[in-house]
Amino acid sequence: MARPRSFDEAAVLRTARDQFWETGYAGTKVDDIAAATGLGKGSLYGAFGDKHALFLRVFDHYCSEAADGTRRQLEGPDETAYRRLGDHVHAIAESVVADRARRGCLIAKSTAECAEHDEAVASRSRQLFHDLQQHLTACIAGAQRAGDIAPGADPAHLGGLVLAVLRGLEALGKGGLAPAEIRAIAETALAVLPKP
Amino acid sequence: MARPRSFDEAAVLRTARDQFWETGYAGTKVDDIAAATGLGKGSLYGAFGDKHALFLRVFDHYCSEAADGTRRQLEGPDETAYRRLGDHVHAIAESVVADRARRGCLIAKSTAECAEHDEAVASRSRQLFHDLQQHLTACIAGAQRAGDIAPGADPAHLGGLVLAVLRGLEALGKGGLAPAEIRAIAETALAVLPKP
DNA sequence: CCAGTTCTTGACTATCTCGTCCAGAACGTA
DNA sequence: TACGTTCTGGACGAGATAGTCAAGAACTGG
Repeated sequence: MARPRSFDEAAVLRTARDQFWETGYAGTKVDDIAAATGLGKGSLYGAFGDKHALFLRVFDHYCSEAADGTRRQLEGPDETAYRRLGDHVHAIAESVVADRARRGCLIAKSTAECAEHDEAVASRSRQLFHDLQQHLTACIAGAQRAGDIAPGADPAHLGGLVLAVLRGLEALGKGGLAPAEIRAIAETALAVLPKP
Repeated sequence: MARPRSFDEAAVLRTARDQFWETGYAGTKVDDIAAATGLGKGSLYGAFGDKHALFLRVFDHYCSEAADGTRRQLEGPDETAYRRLGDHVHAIAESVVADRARRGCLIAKSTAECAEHDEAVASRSRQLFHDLQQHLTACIAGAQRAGDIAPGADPAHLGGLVLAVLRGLEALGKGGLAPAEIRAIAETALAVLPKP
């Protein structure tokens, strides 16, 4: 038998995620991650490969969590679909407002920095946005069946619109828009969805 | 008298802008900018100060241009305000679609990377977003006076919503959403604005 | 308790990167 | 033309940075 690992892989990935989140991909040094996790660089390289592989591992996991969380918030019976949609939009707005350190969203930061040159990042974020739109669309379709949103509108288009608004809130929050404005935009977005 | 400059300051700033745009702040090396502009580092440092000062100069100018361009597209008589708003939204959508290299927007990239730690970047982007919302709000108010948008709605809220959608389109374009979806979202956003 | 395997630590290398500095060049003026 | 001033080009130094490596540690099956 071999010597067992002395660290918790998930915890190390969380710490690495926080580092990349705070300083971006190019701005993060492997030594910083080593110091933050307490691991030697040998262990880090042995367990995760190089900096890029580690980043991809972190990014992929974060995307999966984001998609799962959204799915859980949005899925359910048609009767409460409209309420779930509203809750979700409000939750995003509140998380943007609550982020006083303006850390923003790792996905937004990573795609902005890396998607152009890193196909792995680009395709993962493409997949994520597709999943998010699917979940929103399904929820909106449920709200339409329940009679809370006009049945004539294309739910996929409305889902795309809501997704754009949510990503926009994130961007504006990073840019420092006041909490009241963030909340007002979320309210307005919900208010303009066509009613039956 | 002293030796005159042998370079065009505006051209150098454009080249530096393209470098920061392509590789981000942390990812851009001063030597890259020197090579791209053909200047020696001595000239670069002498004319613009250090890397950070140069970046701020570039970023500030880009923000000013963005605000001016938006203002020019949106200002005008009430009678054509609604059309100008639609044209502007379509123009942004088309620019996102046309950006096949997925270079995205320098503002989005810079705020995502730097706003958290760099107060100068944060306050400049805050100012820009404020200006953009003002221009959108003024245009929407004009469309309301002309009877093209429901007069009851708060134009500032609608302006904020449109701004969020536009920023969201930019983010989703970076993430690789298909052109048809980008265009559909822009159409949907215009369609849900309340009519009289 | 020994052997074989994998893990850990941190020193080490090779390269990069920011910013400085200086010798010479290009001006206008006296 | 000689001079003072500013600009140019690139060599240089100090420190950072990604990734490697070797010596020893921890573990278990036999």
